Amino acid sequence: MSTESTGRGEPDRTLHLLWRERLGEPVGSRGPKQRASVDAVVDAAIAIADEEGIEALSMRRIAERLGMKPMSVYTYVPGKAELIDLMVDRSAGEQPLPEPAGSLRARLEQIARLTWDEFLRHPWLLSIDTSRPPLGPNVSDRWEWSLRMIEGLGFSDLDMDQIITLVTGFVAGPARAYVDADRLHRATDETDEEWWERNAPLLEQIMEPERYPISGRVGQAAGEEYGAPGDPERAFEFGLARVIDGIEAYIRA
Amino acid sequence: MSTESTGRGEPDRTLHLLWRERLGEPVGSRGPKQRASVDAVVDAAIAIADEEGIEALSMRRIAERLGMKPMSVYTYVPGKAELIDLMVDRSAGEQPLPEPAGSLRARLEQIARLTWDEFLRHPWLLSIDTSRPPLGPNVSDRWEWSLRMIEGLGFSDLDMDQIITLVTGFVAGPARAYVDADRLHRATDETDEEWWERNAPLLEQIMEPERYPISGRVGQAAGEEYGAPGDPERAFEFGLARVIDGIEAYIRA
DNA sequence: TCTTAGACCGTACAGCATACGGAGAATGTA
DNA sequence: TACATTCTCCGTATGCTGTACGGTCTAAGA
Repeated sequence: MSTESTGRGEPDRTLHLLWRERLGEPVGSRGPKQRASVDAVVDAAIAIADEEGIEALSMRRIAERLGMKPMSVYTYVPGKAELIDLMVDRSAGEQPLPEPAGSLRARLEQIARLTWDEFLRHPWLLSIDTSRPPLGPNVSDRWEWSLRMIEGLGFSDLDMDQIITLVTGFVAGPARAYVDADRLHRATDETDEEWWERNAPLLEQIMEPERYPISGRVGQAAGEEYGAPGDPERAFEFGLARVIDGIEAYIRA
Repeated sequence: MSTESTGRGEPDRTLHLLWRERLGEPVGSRGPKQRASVDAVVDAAIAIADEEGIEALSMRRIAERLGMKPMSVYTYVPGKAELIDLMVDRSAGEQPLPEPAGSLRARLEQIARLTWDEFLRHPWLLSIDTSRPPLGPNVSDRWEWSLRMIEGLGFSDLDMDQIITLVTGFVAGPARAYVDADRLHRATDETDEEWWERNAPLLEQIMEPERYPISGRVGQAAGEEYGAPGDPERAFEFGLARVIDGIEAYIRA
């Protein structure tokens, strides 16, 4: 039960795998025909992670899905760490990257919403340490696109880097809350409201109200408004607006 | 290799464990004396995670550290999921919670820096799904404290909730980058600069410069400034300033 | 003295990633 | 055509993981 993380394989090997399409396959294979492909393995892995969560992703499950035995998967991929790099890069390439909208605000929103959509599409991305994202073609294209979105608006090169990092990094917070709430009442056939009602009595008994006056008041306000402790979609919109306001203020200064 | 997550144990059992001190121990035990304690188990677990990373944390290693056999750990803790809840709550209780500073800006900075320090102290917190944080005493105290920091400054109850979520959530991004860079050149006896120099040739060969003009330019600027692709501490300061600017703009509107 | 709750733990099971080496297939070469 | 080479597929095995189950022994209460 440790944490998945990217960037743990041999850098050479991983880079060649990531860029395999643009580099051209090494052709001229001598042995028997391959029954699957790197892409098929990555597809199967993503399908499993999407459907059953990252904790259900194992080399055995992938093999099963491809109709092979576990060890055959290693013909296509050096190991699980590298496979996860491939999954991340693949995910980054699924969405079309639109042309920049007019205003800075609209452009930053494009970036944030693209990231938001990606997280909702592949919730397991939130459970992966992508601190050092794989330098694959799709991740790279996406990064270049993000920078181009705010190119020529008066930011220094260093600022551009930090702004994109800030905007995309912010998204993970509310996305995680969203995905988590979703998973919870999918798994338990219970809404947030019901969960809260079920657990509130015990909590009220344990947490003395006089020690938590503001939490109590704020929690009640949130509960009345959303029927839950928080509304991640709203938190996303609120946070995004604040972050962009802050960036606009910066550009004026 | 799945992901650690909080909130997966029986809620009742977990809540009682979390609040064990304020609830008072159930005393009157009949059998032999305990040789360890819940706190000792949590301490050992945190020590292992701090020193060797979350992936090295196993029930067997904890037992070893406490001089007991693996299964004895289960006398103190129902399972690993609950243990992680206890670790998270313990971590949230280590730092003194200072009185609010004068300005809104200074107060939000207090919150952000406290969170930042906590992540640097316990990097494994960044590798845990804390979407649904354990409702333990320390996490609760901390939440109440955060809300109190911005109480009476003109925000609605709902805004207060979202602002704290935004500020604390933002910190995880740069903290993850910081911790990751730290771990990397601790593990490899290699600075970011050296890593970059070693991998640059291969990357330059694979990534056609004409496809990534802005990334190339920005990367080079960052490299010249920091000798590395990014400076997480600076990203923290920059992002924090922008986020607070955004919140200040909001309060004026 | 006897009962009983509880601590400690031996054993076992199912699952994991993956190292190693072997069988057989398809190709290039002589 | 015969052989060497290379590569796919996979059987087996190792050493991890969390934890279920049930047994043994301790110490306190009746």
